[in-house]
Amino acid sequence: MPPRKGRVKKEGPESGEDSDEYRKKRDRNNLAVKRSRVKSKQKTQETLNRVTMLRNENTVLEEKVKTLTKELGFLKELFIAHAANNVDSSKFEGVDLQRLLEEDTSAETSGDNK
Amino acid sequence: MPPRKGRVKKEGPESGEDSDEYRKKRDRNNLAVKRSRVKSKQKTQETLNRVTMLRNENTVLEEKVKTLTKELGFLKELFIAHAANNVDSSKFEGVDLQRLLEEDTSAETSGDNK
DNA sequence: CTGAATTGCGCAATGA
DNA sequence: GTCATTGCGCAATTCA
Repeated sequence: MPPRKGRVKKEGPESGEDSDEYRKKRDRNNLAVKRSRVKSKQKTQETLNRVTMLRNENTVLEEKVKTLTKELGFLKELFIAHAANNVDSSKFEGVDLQRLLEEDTSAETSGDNK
Repeated sequence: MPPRKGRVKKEGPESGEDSDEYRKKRDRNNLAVKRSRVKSKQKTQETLNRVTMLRNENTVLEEKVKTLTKELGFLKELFIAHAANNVDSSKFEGVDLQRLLEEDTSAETSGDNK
């Protein structure tokens, strides 16, 4: 029953002191509430800051990847060019390279390491 | 110093209405408040999700950088090794490389573009 | 000027 | 028993 009238008040001396400790209790709680709310807002703000930070880091990393990929591509081209001139020669580490060279100019998709 | 000691009662013939339109106005406002709070919470939740997403993207990117850097280092070593065997030969693009090769095995620190 | 949206605040129920 | 958290309504203020 979502939309209904708020009905939660009233009544007299139920489980409470008349107004001696009651007031004190209320005041204490009000303070607690205030504290709690301040804390809550701080947390929210921090989260927002976190988002900003992360977005920045992210941008930096993306640029890094871009640069590295570019360089890698460049070197690979050189390798290939060289290989074309010395197809027969095995002066290099060998054929395995050919594999690697064609593999990934844009970085692996999988994240397997080791 | 805005609030002294939360004290904002008040009374009197201010904005007229006794309790006819008053109640209606209150109810409307209460609904508005509810709406507003729901929206607020959604926004908060979204922000939290955003943090999670960004952290993931970030991790992926970091791994990518790591992998690429590693590969790049590998290729560069090969280059150097090869160069050692053919110091005199200029079959490659040339000396400019030497520069690049020593430059960055960990990606540029600066983020200047164009 | 009008009505909705937001915000600070206190109350009471409930959670630790 | 105490403090913390949360839903809720009131009233003031800000937005549209």
